[in-house]
Amino acid sequence: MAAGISRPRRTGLFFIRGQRMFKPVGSKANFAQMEEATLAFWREKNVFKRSVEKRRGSPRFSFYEGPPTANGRPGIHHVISRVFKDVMPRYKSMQGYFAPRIAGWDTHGLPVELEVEKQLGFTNKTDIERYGIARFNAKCRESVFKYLKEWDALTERIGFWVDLEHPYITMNNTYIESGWWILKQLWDKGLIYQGYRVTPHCPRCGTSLSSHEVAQGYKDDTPDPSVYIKFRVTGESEEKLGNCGGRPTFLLAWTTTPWTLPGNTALAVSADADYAVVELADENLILACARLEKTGLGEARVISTVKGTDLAGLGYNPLYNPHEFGVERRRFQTGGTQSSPVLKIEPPDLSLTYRVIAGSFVTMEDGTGIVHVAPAFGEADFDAGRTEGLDFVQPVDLGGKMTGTYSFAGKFVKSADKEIITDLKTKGNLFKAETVHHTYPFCWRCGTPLLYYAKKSWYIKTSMHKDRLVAGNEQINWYPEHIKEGRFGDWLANNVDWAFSRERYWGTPLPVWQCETCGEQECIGGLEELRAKPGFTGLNDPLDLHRPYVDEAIFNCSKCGGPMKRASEVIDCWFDSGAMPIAQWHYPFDPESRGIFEDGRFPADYICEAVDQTRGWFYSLHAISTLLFDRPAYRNVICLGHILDGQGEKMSKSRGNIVEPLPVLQKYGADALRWYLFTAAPPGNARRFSEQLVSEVTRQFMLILWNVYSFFITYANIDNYNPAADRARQQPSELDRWILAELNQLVKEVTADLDGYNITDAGRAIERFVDFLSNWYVRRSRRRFWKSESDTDKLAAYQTLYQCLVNLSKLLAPFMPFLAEELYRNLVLTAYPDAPESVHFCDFPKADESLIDEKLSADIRLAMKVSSLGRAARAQTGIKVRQPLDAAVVRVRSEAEKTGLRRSEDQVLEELNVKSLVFLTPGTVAGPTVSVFCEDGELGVAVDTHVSPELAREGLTREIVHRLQTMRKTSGFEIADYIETYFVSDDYVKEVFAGFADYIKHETLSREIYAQAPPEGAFKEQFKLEGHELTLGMLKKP
RNA sequence: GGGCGAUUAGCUCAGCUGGUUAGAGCACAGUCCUGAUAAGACUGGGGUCUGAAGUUCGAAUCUUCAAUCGCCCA
Repeated sequence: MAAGISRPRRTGLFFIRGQRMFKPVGSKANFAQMEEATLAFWREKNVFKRSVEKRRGSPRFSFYEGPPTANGRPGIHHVISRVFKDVMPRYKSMQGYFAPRIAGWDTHGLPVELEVEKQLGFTNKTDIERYGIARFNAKCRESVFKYLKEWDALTERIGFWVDLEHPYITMNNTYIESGWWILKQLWDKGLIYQGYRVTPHCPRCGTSLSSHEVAQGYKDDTPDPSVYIKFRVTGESEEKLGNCGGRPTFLLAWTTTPWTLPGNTALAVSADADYAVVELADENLILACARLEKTGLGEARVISTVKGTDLAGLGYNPLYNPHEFGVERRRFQTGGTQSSPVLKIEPPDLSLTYRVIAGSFVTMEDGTGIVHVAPAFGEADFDAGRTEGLDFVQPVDLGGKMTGTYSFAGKFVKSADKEIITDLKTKGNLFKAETVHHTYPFCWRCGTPLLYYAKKSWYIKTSMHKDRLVAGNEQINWYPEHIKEGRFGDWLANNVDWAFSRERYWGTPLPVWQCETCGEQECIGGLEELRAKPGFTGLNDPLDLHRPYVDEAIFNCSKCGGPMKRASEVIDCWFDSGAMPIAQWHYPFDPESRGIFEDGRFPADYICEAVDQTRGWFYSLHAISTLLFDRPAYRNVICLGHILDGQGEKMSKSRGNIVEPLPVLQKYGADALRWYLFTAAPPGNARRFSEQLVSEVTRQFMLILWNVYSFFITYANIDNYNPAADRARQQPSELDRWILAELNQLVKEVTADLDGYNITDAGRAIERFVDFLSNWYVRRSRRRFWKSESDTDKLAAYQTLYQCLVNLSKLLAPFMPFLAEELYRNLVLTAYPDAPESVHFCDFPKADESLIDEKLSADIRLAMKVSSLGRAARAQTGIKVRQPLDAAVVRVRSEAEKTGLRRSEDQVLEELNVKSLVFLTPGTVAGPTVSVFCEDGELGVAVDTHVSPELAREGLTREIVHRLQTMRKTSGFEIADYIETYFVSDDYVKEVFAGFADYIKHETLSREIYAQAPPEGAFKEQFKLEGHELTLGMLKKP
């Protein structure tokens, strides 16, 4: 490399000839850095708010934000839902809709409480009560916004436009009051009741767990006792059975929870199954025939076989008569409903017997075919208790300790197991005790084994309106579609009442007051209503509707004048979030809120969350809305799959495989991450997060687009192209018409996809277009921009490419809001200062269908295909593409194809560097020097390999130009710099230089070509081309 | 244990109203092109379309069963 030539820095890129139109743009881009500048612009100019306000007065597009809890760090899975949320309102806003979107924060619930408990080192509810509910809740209040700053920062950084300054917050008094109003409505409709129900209960946290909490805590391979218990059949019943041979007869049942045995009040058999009475040494056992083998009684002598129906009604003696051990016995009363069973205390009876019932829940899968029924502990047991009018015995308290006077009283249930087994062995009721490993639920936070426990809880009678819930779902558009009839539909079809109370502290307080004297209950639907109650006291300033302050609110009973005190429970936080369609407006208290049905605020046009919300927010929204207004709360849902780590494993803190969003954003930028999330996988599927694919977005999509853009800017500035001045529409070339056809086809497609909430396909369509634009349109148009004369064809090319880029920026705006803004502002705002200041203020492009030309698209696609085959043919000959050849021989499949190819013949000729296309029709023979055909089905292309001396000289010329261009580039000359060229070589090369001087000058911007050694200071290189030694040199010559 | 979904090249995904020889991108190797390009072109290696059975003239595609993974629920 020659010394002495100063090498300009790459940043001072462009030759400036007169006034340039556009901000110069390099071919390299740091997107992450550019995005920061765009963010600053948005902030400074208040772009989000203005983009919304601009459309005020238009029909509303209503989006609901499912509120996250800010007491945990935001992760990559939050990014995916937030960007999918973002696209639709941006799109609709550009289509002219008024689309305000409001942030929300979920602030209540067990997760918050447990975080604080952990912080304070608490292990149970007593600790909290001792510490004081007021102080505890104050800590909760502090904790819920622990990571608010991170959430806000991430939200802004990823370009999720949502109003973070005026979010709805579920712990606000106004929000709580709306929740109360909802409950009062349901109360008045008779949809709220307090009932017994078997619920998963954490004895440490002292509360029921919601189903989704339980789901998080299942542990496989948990060891538990597996015990076979003998229940003595009463003498009377033995007679009924007959054929007992005078031996005592026992029913054999199986359980993995011995601690529930004191609560046994029935045994269940399967009506249709066969049961065997088998004879052992000094007793008889009854069990299902199908279970003999597995129970180890396969060899035992079967005395007789009976049907399950024959066993039903037999009496047996209790293992533990509750009255002997100081435990109450209740009984299910007839007349109780499924939703509110009635349990009445029974008088002590020391000669109590229980009976065998038939139950459909009895299977032959495990155990003995005889099921131990304890209505206090299992759902099926409880239902059986209700339908059969069984006794109900509860020998365990809410802390999980055995009550009564049993020898194992006071023990935690799991520790009591062993003693119960020993006790039963002593009493002669144990047949066999082993250990099994199975799946068992534990509290997801504290790890305590959960107990299924029948207890009083507050319910919303959702099952009463099951048909309405199902009918409402019919009106909802689900994406992916299968959720509608599948997961969500099934869930609705099997709807059970919503257990919505929690025996906890930090939550919306249940607005039910109960008279201490007469038990009268009243639901309060608002603050004014409460304060207006006779004898009301409590609720000081500043107002806080949380516990313990709300618990101090007391008034007089309307029935007996006694003191009405609030029931102690708080409400499931899923109820809070499900109430947001109205609670965020403080409906109906705030007068402004009352128009939500008329002005489009309700229902939502669009919501988007991950699939775990089918029983969470999707459900709570739907349930509340259906019960209140008999209509769905949302019209369209995108239900996202979960995001997994690179190995397909669930991300979790304990595994340490969490992907932190910020480093990814800093490295690649938000647009790349967004685009990856939109296009890499269908949104409904679980997906593996791949940083590599994010970087691929940069390289394969963004940089290609960027370079088309930078190409345009470079030449537009050189030519001083001004789109605003060049108003006159030029005659577009075939190539122009083609890309415009593709552009309009794209607009049509993207619009249709987005209208159908299909973000992924819309994005993929844009990708295809950018590939066409770069790798065919620009590639084939380069020469049109490069030529020095400014003719109309050049102008048409500028107009076309400009139009493509401007429309692309608008199409991209909802997906890649940053890059779109960057493109738009330089392309449009510099030329049209009066244009909207941001791409996000623009209207979304509308397809001009008259420009769509499917025939043309097909023809170009054929030209691409033929070029591709031709390149393959050339490659096989080993003659480099730079060497021109006489002909490409094309074997077409039809006359129509031939005509189509003729249209874009010039493109193919240039692409293959051949002088002519020869079409092979039946009968014609390819010339003697034609290469083999490269084929795609019937379509085939070959090239004439004969290189005449003429062609060889031309080839050498092309080679020289190429070398000169490369030298210009490596020596750091600007694109439009003029040079003087020097060369030293033999006569043949001299002849070539002379013959093609004009061409070489034109291509390399050489003012003169000197057949002499380059002077001192010139940039020079030596080559050997086709066997000819050649020294080239150049000097800048302005 | 039940429900929903997924399973196609080493990786990420198309294709799935049944129809020639299953595609793309990335990654890998070689060659080529290029004064927009970190890009592109061509060639190549790489697939029992998770498995089995069935329906059919014909199955990646439809049916059944099974396996694995994820989610939801017990």
